[in-house]
This record gives sequence, structure tokens and C-alpha cells, in this order.
Amino acid sequence: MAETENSIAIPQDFESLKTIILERKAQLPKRLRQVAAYALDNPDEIAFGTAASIATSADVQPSTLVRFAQHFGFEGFSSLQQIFRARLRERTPGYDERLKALSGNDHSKLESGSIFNGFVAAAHRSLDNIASSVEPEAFERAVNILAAAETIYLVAKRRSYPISGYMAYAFGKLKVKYQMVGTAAGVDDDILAMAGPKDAAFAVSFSPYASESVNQAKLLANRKVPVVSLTDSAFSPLAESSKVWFELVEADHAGFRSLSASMAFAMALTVAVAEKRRRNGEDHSME
Amino acid sequence: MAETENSIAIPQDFESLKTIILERKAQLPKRLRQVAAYALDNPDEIAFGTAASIATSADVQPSTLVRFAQHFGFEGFSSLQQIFRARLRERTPGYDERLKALSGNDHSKLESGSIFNGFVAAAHRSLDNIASSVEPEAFERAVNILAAAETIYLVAKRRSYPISGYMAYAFGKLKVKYQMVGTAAGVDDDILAMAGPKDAAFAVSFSPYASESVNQAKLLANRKVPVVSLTDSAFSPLAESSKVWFELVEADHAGFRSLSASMAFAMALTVAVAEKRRRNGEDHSME
DNA sequence: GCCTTTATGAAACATAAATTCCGTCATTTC
DNA sequence: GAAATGACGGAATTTATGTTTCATAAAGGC
Repeated sequence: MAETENSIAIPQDFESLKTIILERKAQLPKRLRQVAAYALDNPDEIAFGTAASIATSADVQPSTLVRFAQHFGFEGFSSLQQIFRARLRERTPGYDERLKALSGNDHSKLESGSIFNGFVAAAHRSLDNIASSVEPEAFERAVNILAAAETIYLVAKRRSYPISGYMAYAFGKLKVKYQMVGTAAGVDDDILAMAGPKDAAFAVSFSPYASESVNQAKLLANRKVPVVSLTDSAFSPLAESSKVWFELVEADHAGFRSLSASMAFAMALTVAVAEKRRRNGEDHSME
Repeated sequence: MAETENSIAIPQDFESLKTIILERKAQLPKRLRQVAAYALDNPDEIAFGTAASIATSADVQPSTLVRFAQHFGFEGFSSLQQIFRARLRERTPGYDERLKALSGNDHSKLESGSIFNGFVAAAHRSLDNIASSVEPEAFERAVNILAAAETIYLVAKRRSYPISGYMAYAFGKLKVKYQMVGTAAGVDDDILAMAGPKDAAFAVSFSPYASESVNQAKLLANRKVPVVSLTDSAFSPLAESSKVWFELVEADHAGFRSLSASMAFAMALTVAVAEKRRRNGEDHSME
């Protein structure tokens, strides 16, 4: 039987394997394509896992993994796995190189490279700051407030809007009731009128502060709705209306700021709230 | 059975394991010391090899490896091996201090702290990857394409939406003509109908891919509109329609991903495009 | 519409692995 | 110098892993 009459050679390194997989991707059967996608997206899993564990993660049968390997000329799954392991071995991270890679990498040779480097570096700096500027106790309190809320109102405009947008997406997936404020014009007041002390709000506003956000936060605070806020200055007008507030200064590159740290913060808060709710009791979590 | 009455805790990461081994090295029996030396000299072997193969290499019996592991409080050899594997997985940072600051800071004491730490760490990892996964040449090409465009169409749904949202905000401030696709339902086709070869599009889609985004990218490509895309898998259907595409895998914490690296990337691209336009000529930049 | 081919899932099999157990040896202590 | 304690090597045991096989399902061709 000429099972593996390889007109083409068996890939010996990860890069060529990746290339071949991408080339043949279209012609692959459904399950094999599924494995291919999983393999390229989670190479580390392939390297360390067992056939059984990988099969579970990728949602296929172990035999499919073997077939996949054989499809590309390997004797069995194990020999394919070697490629993935070699990749980790050789790519000895050499962490120093990694840092060097940032300051001295190919990017800087090209025109736009320094801009790219600048933003990555700025994001790193932002994240360095975040651990020190966010107090654990405050974070805990914020989580408690939001976890106890019936509905979480998300207040954000302009530059902050993507943050609440992402939180909304995540809350939706996590089955946490939320309400975005400030999407369509005009109806905001009606939405806010429904908020009460049993709810809570999360407001984000960076300088220059959108006056609507500030006003809406005030309005909510007056209605005894506990407000948690994220801002970039202790002088932010948001702080007055907030039970808990966080000051998070994003590092900038050439005056422009990305939202890297804010996104990490937002996601942490979102998941922490969901987690807290889950723990607090399955009794009334799904109403 | 008080075999392992650990007055001290079992090491959970490679660094602390290394420290403990070095501390106790002097008091170790001969063979165990032999294993200790081998382990620290050939960590990769420990990570990938089997107990039998390692034993042969280190010139000891397999049972000695088990004894060694138990000596340090592990249940068996396998659990010790996990430490060595984790080291390779998590590209143990050359940023030692940074991570140590993370795992050892006040946050870990509190309930939600580990979630917070997890997301900050994940964001760091994402940014570590970004420099290596984004090719400078590709970035340059993407900048050129978008800088040359009359109008930049931003295509993104769901999880990717905040990215294009932020780019829209920044483009607005930078006076770069753009058009968001997919905000209000229904009018998308009309908007896309205006796009032509002189324009360009930037599409973002992460798994699971929103079919509208994919279709719209295809549509644009068919209309000879150059498409630049950002995705998280080489398998993304977006890739086919794109002139340039970037694969950017956000590291996850407990299965949830933030958008930290994507945000840095988006901002870098946005500013680079604006900068390029500014340089290309003040003549027609302000029309 | 039927038949052939190919893909897929589930379980069985054989193998290789990790771990445990026990006998032997060396070193120390009384 | 004898007994005891601990280390070590090697084999036995048990676990679990990769692979193969077979039956079924889906797809494609005539």
C-alpha cells in the first residue's frame, strides 16, 4: 500500500508545516480542517498535551488527530507532535532578546516601525502602571458593588466608548444584565429614569471629559445608584459622583494613547463581577 | 503518612523551584544531586522527555526521578514535569521583576485580585507576542494602502467592534476620512456600494467570525477595494479577501481575552496612516 | 436513485510509561 | 564489630496513551 507516496516532502520544521497546512486547508475534510485550525491556533497545546487531551480540546476524536498527521505524511500523531515541540525548544525565548526585539527589531528599520514600537512600548508602560495605581481593596469594592446590582448601566462617550462597548459584549456573553447609556441620542434620560438603588453604574471618562457622561453620572448618584468609575485624573468630575473610582493613566506615544491598559482593566472587572455572581449563588443568578 | 510534611510550600513556578533546588543541593544524596544538576542544566529535556528517556540521559534510574520529585514535595515525577513545561509555555519573562511584581503584589491577597493579575499578565503576554507576530514589511504595506485611500472603510462586528470604534474616534480627530460599516442595520450595502478602488478597507474579525464581516470584506475585495485585515487565525476567512492581513492572538486568562494588544496595534496603525498622509503632502491632505 | 468512495466516531488493542515495591548495598551509630 | 537506617537499582505492577480496526454515516459519481 502506498499510503504516503509523498510527491512532496514531509515538513521538518514548524514554518514549513504551517505553510503546507495553509495551502491544503481548502481541500481538507471538515474535521481535519478543524484540527488544522486548532493546531495553528494552539501550538503549545499540541506540543505538551496528550492525544486524548488535545482531542477533547479540539472537539474531535483521537483517531482524527492520527489521520491528520498521516494526511501530511507523518507516521503517526507523535511524529507530528515533535515538530511542535521542536518549535518551542528552538525558539528559546531568550527573554532578553525579546526585550531587545522591541527596541532594536526590524520594525525600527522601516518608516512606520518606530510608531509601531512606540505604541507597543507605551502599552507595556501602561500595564506596568496599572498594578500599582489600582488598589486591590478598591477593586474588590467595585466588584462587590457591580456584582450586587440588578442591572449595570454603562456610561461612556467618545474615547471611552470602546471600553464600555467591549464590556457590553462580555456581559452579554456572561449573562449579566446591563444597559448601555448613550448609544442613540435622546432616549438616554428615559433609560436612566429606570435606574434605582438596586442597580449600579460603571462610568468611564477621560480628559477632556464628555459633559454628558459627567452629568449622567451625577444624575445616577442623585438617584442613589452606586457608581463605579474609571478616569484618568483624580480631578475628574466623575470622582465626586462615584462610590469607587479608579485613576488609570494610559502612557502615550507622541501624544496619542491607546486603550490597552483600560481594556485589560475593563475585562478584569467584567469577569470578576461575573465570577462573583456565580459564586454568590446559583440560586438567583438565572432569573 | 507524613512523607512530605512540607514546612515549606511546594514550588509552583520554575524560578522558585530553581531557588529551592540550589538551596538544598548540598544536603542532597549523590544521585539526587546528580538529577538536580541535570535538571537545571537541561530543563528542556525534562519538559519534553519521558521519565525513562530522561533517566537514561541523566544516567540514573527512573525511580530516582520519582524520588527526586517527591523530595521536593511533588506527588510524582509528572507533577514536577509540569513546572518545566509551564516555563516553556509562558515564555518566562525576562521581565522577571515585572511578573514577580504581579504575582507577589497586594492583589493576590484578595479574592478578585487573581483575576485582575491574570488579565494584566495576559495583556503583557499579548504585547510580547505582537512584536514578533507582526511583520514590519506587512505593517508598512498596510500603512501605504490605507494612507493612499480616499476613504477608509472600517468593518467590524461584535467583539472586534470596539477596535474599529476607537479607530473611528482617532481618525476623526486626525481628519482622516473614514466610514464605519455595520453600525445601523440595513444601510450597509448602500455604504459599501460607494466604495471603489481608490478607497481601502480595514476589517477586524476574531473567531468566531461574524459572517457579515467576512461577506462584506469579500464584497469589497470583489469591487477591487484593497482590504487590510486583523484576525486571530491564519484560517480566518478574512485572509482570502485581504491584500495584507495580520494574525494577532490575544493571550487569554481563564478563557477570556481582552483587547489590549489589538488596541495598541490599531492605534499604531491609525497614527502611522495619519503620519504617512501628513508627510506625503500637505497639498491635498486638507481638502 | 443506487452504488462506490471517503470521512467519521467509538471502542479495542498493544505498547510504553510512571510508579511502587523489594532486595541489596553502604554508611553510620551504638 | 554488629545492628540499623537510608539510598539505590531493578523488576513488577498498574495506569494511560497512541494507534488500529471496524461499523456507520456522509458525499460524490454513474
